[in-house]
Amino acid sequence: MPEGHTIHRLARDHRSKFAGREVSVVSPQGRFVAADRLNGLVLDDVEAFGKHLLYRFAKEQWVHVHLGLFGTVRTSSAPELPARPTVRMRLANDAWYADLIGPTQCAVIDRDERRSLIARLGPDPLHKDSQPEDAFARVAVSRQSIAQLLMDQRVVAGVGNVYRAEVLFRAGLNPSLPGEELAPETWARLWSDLGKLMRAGVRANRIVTTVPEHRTRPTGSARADDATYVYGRAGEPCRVCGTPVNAAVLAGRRLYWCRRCQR
DNA sequence: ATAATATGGTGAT
DNA sequence: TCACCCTATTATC
Repeated sequence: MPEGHTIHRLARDHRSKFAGREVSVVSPQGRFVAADRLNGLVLDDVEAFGKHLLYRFAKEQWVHVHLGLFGTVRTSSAPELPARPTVRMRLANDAWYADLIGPTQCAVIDRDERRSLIARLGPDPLHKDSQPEDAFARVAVSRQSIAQLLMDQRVVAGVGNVYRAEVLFRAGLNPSLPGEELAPETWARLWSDLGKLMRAGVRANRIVTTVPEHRTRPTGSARADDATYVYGRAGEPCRVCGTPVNAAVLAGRRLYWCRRCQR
């Protein structure tokens, strides 16, 4: 389930398990035709940019992977078990194998394609050297809502529907606030909170945005998942003020917020 | 068995 | 704003 933290975590894991040695590359599903010409090459490195994952092979060839909404990667230790028929790409060495299932994108790209891919993305809160001002430059001149801007990968790379809802809740911001009305300090706070939340997401390999004092639910509660404030909680009482959580579809995605905490 | 849903994105209208 | 692509899981009949 992929927002940027998933991809960065995957890059880190696969770098340590696969990079620097030969790797076998196959496509049980058959749809990743280029598997044949990569099979047996050394995998040099694995990188993440926003929600994009890049496996670098010899001769400046990269496998560009985007998981989309449904894509998953399953990494397991050897010995290999038979792949299910939907496995687009399997990477394997003596110790590990990884199955890529259901990605929207899995294709070999060259240096120029890699460069333009990265160029079209906004700064990524998970990259040390990224520039939040580049994102704010776009936000500050936009009449679109902050909720839409946060999901726009040209503005910020790696934020998805969960982090968007949660970071806006934590900031007490109304999702419909136009970007042009956002103060620079407010953006700075959003950016730093995103970095903090997403780094925690990489560490835990899941999204947790709540602080401990908001995690306890009444005993006997139907749901034990305390990891979010508003995401996926339409109609439930806000964990801070008790007001029922709102939900509405915005640009094709469901947005959740508390109308009292986020004025 | 079938439907509904999901943490994403593109391209046409 | 919609149609569409990708797949697994859970809920409902």
